[in-house]
Amino acid sequence: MPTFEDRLTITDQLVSALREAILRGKLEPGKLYSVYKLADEFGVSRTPVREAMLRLADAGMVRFERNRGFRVLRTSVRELQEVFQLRLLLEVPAASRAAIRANDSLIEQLGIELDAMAAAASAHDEAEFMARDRALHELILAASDNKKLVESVRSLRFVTMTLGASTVDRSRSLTDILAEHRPIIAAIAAHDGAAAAAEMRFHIIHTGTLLLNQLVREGRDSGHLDPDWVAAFATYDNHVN
Amino acid sequence: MPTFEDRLTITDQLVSALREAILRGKLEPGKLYSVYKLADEFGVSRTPVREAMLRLADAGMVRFERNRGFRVLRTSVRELQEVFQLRLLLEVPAASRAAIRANDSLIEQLGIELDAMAAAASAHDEAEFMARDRALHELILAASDNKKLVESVRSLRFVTMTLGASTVDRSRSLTDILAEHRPIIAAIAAHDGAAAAAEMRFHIIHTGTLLLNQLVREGRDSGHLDPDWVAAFATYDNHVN
DNA sequence: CTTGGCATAGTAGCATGCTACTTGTCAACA
DNA sequence: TGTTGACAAGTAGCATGCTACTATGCCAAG
Repeated sequence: MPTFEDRLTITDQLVSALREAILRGKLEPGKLYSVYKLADEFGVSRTPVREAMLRLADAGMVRFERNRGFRVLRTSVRELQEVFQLRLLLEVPAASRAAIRANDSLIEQLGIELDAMAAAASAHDEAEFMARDRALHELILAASDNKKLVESVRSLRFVTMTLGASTVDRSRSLTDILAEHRPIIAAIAAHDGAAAAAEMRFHIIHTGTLLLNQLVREGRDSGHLDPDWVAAFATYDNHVN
Repeated sequence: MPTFEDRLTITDQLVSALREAILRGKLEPGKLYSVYKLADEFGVSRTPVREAMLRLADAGMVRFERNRGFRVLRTSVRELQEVFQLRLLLEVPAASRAAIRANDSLIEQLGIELDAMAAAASAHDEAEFMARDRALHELILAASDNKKLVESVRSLRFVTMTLGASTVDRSRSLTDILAEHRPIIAAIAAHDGAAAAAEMRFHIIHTGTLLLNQLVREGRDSGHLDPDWVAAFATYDNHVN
């Protein structure tokens, strides 16, 4: 019997906990924190806290400053723009491929996730809704049978999640977002690759536009925003629609 | 005067050194190593070695095994296939965009890199050649003005580099590879996005096919190879050509 | 010759010690 | 008042100590 090779280390648990803390705003962007204090707070030694923060630093969520502490990084307009450009490049083809490869099992699972999203929307459970949203997108990505693709988008999403759930409420209702997902699922179920790509494209562009506009309104360095960010790779992937 | 915030930590230096050691085959895939011994070898303490290896573990190059050591991971056929699929999704549109955005400065730099590649090919300096190859691809990617795009492909490339320079020699000559790059650069210089995309697509597919076939010939788990890997997202991006 | 148990060596993971460095305070001084 | 400079507090980075665990080799029992 193979002993539990997969039992989580303290470091692993802290990665999740600290990332969650950042996403929930418990650790404020721009502020200096120290490994010492966090270790105290979590009741563990400094080592696992430091190792966890190093991984988050690798992911770009945080930056160590020698002999001063570490700073939670604020998501810039520029960065968000880059994330959505990459998501377009990855998720649109993935939607197309999901439509082509879709079997009954996938279609059923997509339906279940969609129902769960609807339920969460009705209950105004924003956290649950966003979790289901993520799950739905990952299901579509996973259909491509490319683990690195799934992992890439997952890490990209952490960046936008830093902006917080607050964003959603103000720009559009959960029901609106839900409605935007339906045609994607429908196209996949109909094995219509082109339609699935087009709908996914519309969805990501719409979401990105709303988030970017909000960040600019909030006065974040709008100087770096390319108003035409979405057209960046358009001459390439416009051919799809 | 701002004090050197950017002076490299021992950990940073070790990340480069250890990655290089893996790429050069100094650390053999599948074999168990220990932080203790490596720390001794490098004349530093265990901590920076461990932190560096954790970063490489994050990148998927090694895996820690509790109380046993860490293992350098062998690149699987499956993994390589995933890498080339992602590179197609990212680098083909990037080539197109580079062609559209290309200014005289970029075109000149591309020419310089191409000349450097030619010189390295003539001198049969394989290491230099591959370094220039990387630089050329990154130049094209950087033209998109998306740092995360550059970083994504860079990390994907580390995976294929594990296979070693040995691969190149057997499958095709440096001159052949060089020849494949010329039309890409030409298309970019001509501001022909569609052609640049098509040439980049051909180049990546060709390289990927050769590498995958070689791995299969070497007897690595060919069971997981989808002979049609390149067609995976074809229904999507075929529209480009 | 095979099997089983036990000692031994070696390891990751975690805790803690140490050092050079940065920053803020506050008193001495111009 | 404004400036300087010694001093104290706090930190990341690195070194080292400690523990529970795994693999392995050896030897005795069968």
